[in-house]
Amino acid sequence: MKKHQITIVDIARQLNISKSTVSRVLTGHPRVSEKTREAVLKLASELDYQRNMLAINLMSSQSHTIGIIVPEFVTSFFPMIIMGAQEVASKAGYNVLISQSNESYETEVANAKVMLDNRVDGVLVSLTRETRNYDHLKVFQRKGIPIVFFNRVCDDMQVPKVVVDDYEGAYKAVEHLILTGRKRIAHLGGPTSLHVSKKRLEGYKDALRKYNQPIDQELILDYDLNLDKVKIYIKHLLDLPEPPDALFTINDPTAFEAMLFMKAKGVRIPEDIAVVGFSNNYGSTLIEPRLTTVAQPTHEIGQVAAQLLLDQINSDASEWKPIYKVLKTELLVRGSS
Amino acid sequence: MKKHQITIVDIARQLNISKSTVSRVLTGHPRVSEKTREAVLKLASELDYQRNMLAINLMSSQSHTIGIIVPEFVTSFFPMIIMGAQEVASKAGYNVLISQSNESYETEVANAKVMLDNRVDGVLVSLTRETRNYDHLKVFQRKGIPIVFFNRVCDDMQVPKVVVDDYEGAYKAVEHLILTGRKRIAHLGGPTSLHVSKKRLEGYKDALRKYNQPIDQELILDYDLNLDKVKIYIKHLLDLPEPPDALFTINDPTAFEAMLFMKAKGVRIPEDIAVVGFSNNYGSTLIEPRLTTVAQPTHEIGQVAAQLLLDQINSDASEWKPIYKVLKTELLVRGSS
DNA sequence: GGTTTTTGCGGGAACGTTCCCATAGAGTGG
DNA sequence: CCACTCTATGGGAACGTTCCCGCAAAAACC
Repeated sequence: MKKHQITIVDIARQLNISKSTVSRVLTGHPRVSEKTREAVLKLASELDYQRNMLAINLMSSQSHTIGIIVPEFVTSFFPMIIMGAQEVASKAGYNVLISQSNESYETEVANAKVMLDNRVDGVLVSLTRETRNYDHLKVFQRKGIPIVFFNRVCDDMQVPKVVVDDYEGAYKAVEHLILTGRKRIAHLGGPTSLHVSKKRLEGYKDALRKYNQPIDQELILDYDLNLDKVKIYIKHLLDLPEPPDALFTINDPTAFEAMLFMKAKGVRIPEDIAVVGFSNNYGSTLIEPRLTTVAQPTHEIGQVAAQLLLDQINSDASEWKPIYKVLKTELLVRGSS
Repeated sequence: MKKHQITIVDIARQLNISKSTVSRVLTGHPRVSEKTREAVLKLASELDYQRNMLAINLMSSQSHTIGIIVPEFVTSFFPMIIMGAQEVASKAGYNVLISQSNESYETEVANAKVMLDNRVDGVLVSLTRETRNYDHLKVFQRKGIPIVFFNRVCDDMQVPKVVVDDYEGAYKAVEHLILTGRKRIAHLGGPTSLHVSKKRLEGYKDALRKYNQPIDQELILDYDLNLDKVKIYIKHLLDLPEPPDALFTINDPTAFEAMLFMKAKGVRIPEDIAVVGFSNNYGSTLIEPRLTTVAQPTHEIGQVAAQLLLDQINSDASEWKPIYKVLKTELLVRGSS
């Protein structure tokens, strides 16, 4: 079923030398004569020798792989982060094992197990919207496998985390709406279990306070990020006796749904209602009007998270520090506000 | 740096039995007494034993991993395919090693090497737009590692391929434009090196022929899929003495760029010019007017490709057949036409 | 009750590397 | 020329499993 693959033993036998010597040549060990080095290299390339990472991994007790667990990767947000992480990881000789939890806690648990089975050298995690229990992730800590959270982080664990300044991003977004004359700014937020939801809500509230605008609980909704439900919430908001004149959503896809629904209803954007999203997803410049949004440095998030992980992998567990990296956001003002 | 992980030897020692017996219990071998089975299972769970796939992989000379090489994964197209493939693979106990070639031939070659090093059990490939030489992929064949192409396939290799009926999809798209009264239908196609580009161009031409419309070379352009260049081609088309009244593009992102540019120029869609894309990417319902497009069953492509790969992995090389799977497309008529 | 079959378990090779230790021969110094 | 160092190489354990083989004890058979 599988062809025999060339090994260093094959090379050693053909040259009548020991596999140790072949190994030395192939790993660049200095203590080997020029003559044998050349002979080995020549034969290796002739036979199309390919080192067997399965053996190297077992021998070194390292998989040379880092795992990434993300909630999804069809919207552009996580793929961009993954790209950044992959860049850093590849450069350091690590592979990346990507798995999607599909926003399901159970899948996340299963994915974590796969990562453990495969002895990943470290793992990058962004939680599902429904994860409340972290036992499956604490296992990594217990086993001495570095873990770094990004975007959707776990407050319960003392490990490095990479986030953007959600508070400030939300603050700037709402401030912008206030300064452009909006009086009733609604917020369609994410599940309160998520750290990002809380922070963005705080930023929203503080901006209102700062500018002496009332905080109207009626205008603050949170939902489970199931996009199908957006319509319901928007309809509710529009049907209020005093409907909002601005909407700040937890993320861009939510804003898209809201805009599509409102446009279908004949609500004019931004005249009747201004909309601001979060993350600058792919599509925010496609929709009309173009969506004002708080851009996240996705690529950088991935890079930084991967770097923090590699730093841990290459250092003693005793030196691990729960670094909390907060990256800047940027408000991109476009047509929707 | 790394904590000691529990092995079957640890368990064996503690229970005063041999590692063979522990192994038998853990792999579900029938020939083991109920008493010892329970004891082993109990201790294993107490010690939080996790099987070491690195060892299993080496032992079995299988990585239990399949590789996927895609040109990119920020637009939704490839992620959807990957999801489908991952589903099938996980169900069969395989991991998925994803790598992006970033449309770069050299990166594709490097990725292929990583896959070989890691002894993937099989590989799923969609070529870059610039791949002309296939030596790095023929290596897989030579080494007896199954390979399946999807979407952007390689005509040079006799291996299974999964594509959609690009010809028919294009035909239907253009037919639709003709039947809605368009007289001058332009085609902004992809690089002629790609199989899909050729097929879609054929479909375009045949539809015109079928309805006795002239094939005007002036209206047929091909480009390298670098989206920044779309403006240039569209400008060229609009500046023609007799500009087109319809545009059929190689894919949706191209259509998006074209629409944004034309809308900025004051060209009305679909009144002045109708637009039809290909693939039904994320965003096609966001842009206004909503884009008419030829939908591809992305999820299914991934599933089918992965299944074909698994079939090969689990059969003798002598039985491998270069199955050519052609999936159906569906024309989604929306506002842009 | 002796022979055969079945059951439960242990020993050890194997997977393909790396790495430590040993050793022969060449080179160096006084 | 002898003791020493250095260089190039070989031998073999180790990584954590699985799997084949063998063997003793228990079970089944006539």
